[in-house]
Amino acid sequence: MPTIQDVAARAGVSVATVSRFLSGQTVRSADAVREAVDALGYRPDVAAQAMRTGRHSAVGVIVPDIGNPFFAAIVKGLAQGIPDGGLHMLLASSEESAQLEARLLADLDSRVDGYVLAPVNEQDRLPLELVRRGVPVVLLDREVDGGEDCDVVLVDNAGGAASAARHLLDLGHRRIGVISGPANTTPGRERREGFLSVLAEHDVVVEPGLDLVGDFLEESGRRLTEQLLALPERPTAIFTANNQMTVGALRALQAASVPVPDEISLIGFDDLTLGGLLQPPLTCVVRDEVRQGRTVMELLVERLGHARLAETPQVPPRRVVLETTLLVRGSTATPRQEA
Amino acid sequence: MPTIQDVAARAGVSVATVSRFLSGQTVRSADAVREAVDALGYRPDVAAQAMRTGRHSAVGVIVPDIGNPFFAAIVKGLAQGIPDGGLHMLLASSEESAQLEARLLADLDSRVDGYVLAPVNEQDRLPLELVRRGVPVVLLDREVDGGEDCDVVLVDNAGGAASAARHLLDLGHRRIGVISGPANTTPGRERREGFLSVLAEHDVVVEPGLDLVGDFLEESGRRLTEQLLALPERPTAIFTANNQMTVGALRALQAASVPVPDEISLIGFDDLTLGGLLQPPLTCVVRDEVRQGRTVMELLVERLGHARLAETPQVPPRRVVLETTLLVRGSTATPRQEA
DNA sequence: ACGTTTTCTGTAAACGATTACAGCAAGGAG
DNA sequence: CTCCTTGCTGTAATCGTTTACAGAAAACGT
Repeated sequence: MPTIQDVAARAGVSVATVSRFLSGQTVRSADAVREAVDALGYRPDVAAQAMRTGRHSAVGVIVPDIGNPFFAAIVKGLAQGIPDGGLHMLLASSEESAQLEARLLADLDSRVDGYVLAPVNEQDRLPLELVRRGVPVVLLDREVDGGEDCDVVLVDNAGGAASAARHLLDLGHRRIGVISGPANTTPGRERREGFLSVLAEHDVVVEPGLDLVGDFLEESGRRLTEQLLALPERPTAIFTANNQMTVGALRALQAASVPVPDEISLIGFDDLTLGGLLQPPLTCVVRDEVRQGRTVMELLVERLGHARLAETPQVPPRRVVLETTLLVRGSTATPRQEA
Repeated sequence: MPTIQDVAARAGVSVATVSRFLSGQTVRSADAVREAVDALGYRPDVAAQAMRTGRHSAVGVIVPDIGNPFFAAIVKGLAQGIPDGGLHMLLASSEESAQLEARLLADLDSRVDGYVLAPVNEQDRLPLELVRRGVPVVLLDREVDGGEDCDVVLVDNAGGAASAARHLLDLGHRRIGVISGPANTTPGRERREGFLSVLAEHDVVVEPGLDLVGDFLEESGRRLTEQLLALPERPTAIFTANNQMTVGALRALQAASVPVPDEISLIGFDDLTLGGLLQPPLTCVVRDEVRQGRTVMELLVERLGHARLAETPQVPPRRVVLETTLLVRGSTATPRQEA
């Protein structure tokens, strides 16, 4: 690996000149330096640069589960949002563990210029600590308590859930099961509230047995759906608040041989990889995950640019809420007429 | 951020002692140093370490498409394979472009200790250049020409495809469409060959119009399936060589209202995220993607350990082939009796 | 008590870049 | 022709570690 010394020697100038040339300053011997750089195939040593300047041209990305196709799509978007060259992504998976998240953050601390975080829960204080230290952070899909100072890119959880509720009401459903996520996560809370508030507006009561809280994982979707099916009076429709719980619900319904949508309608928040190929195709509230990831990275890159100029505090925190769309396919229908 | 200097000052020793303590050597003033480290919350600066030692405690991961759930599962496995702490993953997506791949490799060059690569094609020379320079590399799911010197973790492509072929033959199919991947990729080539060789053994001929080569993307699966459906004499079964082309095939079959498996049986290599929830559930050749990822990372970590001791050449290259399993679900059946 | 070996310590030199500083050349104004 | 300004340049300090080297302290045998 040639160093800047080698380039300087070959070009017959000092290292300072080479460095300046590379950072875009005008230099008398530009041609000679360019030639030397090309001939030697010189590339600056990132570690040395980082040590001297404190900037690493890398960002840390911590998602709760990289194996989840939803986050895979998000990460794809993040990658797209990275400008031309030189900026890199350090990816880690917190496996929904606050402890692991804390360790990962500590490990990444001296290697990145900023973070993309999907915090484990809203009580998570770590993101705010970072922000207070002046580290650029953009939250992904989840907010944290008191996190007004922090950039965040959400989707319209309440609005999307509300549109799902309206859709079911329009079809004539009045007895609806709700499987939401943890109340201390943004999507868990907002989707439940958005859904229930629309029902309340239309004087539809959701009794406790129909208002269930899961953990966003497939297994809980399955279990809670079974619970709904075991009720003396089953709901005519079910709303599941995320993709994995929707899968669980599908499994439970299939296992119990409940015809969808004839017997029970199902509507989910977020699409499944093959949602349109299912029989029936899944009706759901969708969003553009790749775009969401791209937006997150764009915000972060912008903030990194400012941090470079030491004007972090000046940039006001931004809260981007992306739209959702109700995608009506085949898993919802008018409720069966009971005797 | 406290430096090693601060720790040394507080503990009343020299920086050398602190450094030695941290690297596990016995030190007279261990207690004092430990106290200072804890009290100050000292963490070594990775950039400085990297610059001094040349080791970055990071590996580069380049996959063709991180948005593909298959690679997401692989990456999950990679993350699991990382030992306790300090080693990180720089993730990048080559988008199946050799050019981008080259650029990414160049960018990552001075930041990582080793690579996990899923090369764009088998003619790709970059991985071997790295190996020749003594850089630890483990190939993922795809080999490269002349890459005998390189660790690689594959699945039994030929064997898996062969089991699919036998399954179709057992059911009585004789007119079978094959949609394989690019001949210059390992999975593309091996799966086609494995499949066809079994047919050949049983004297089943696959005429040119039934032996199609796609590009592993959904769209090509769709288009080639349409092509098969347009034949004067349609096949009674179709084999698709990867997950995305299977999705394309499903779409085409559904669009043409071809009942599966009654009219045409479908079998794919690799499962789909919801393969079991489809109607009919998909019959396919499956593997454990997470395990494959984990294995890759374990090989790499091992090689990194040896590189540290400057004995890279001594470690012979390893070629791990993971098993596949034929998962018979509902998308294959005996061919319809023709008049 | 003394020499010898062993173990630990501190000093200082790297690693490869950026940049403050001071110096020098070129160009313009008088 | 001199002086001042402008624009580049090179020297050297610096970032935070690790580690070769040499020297001091401890441990040991006699």
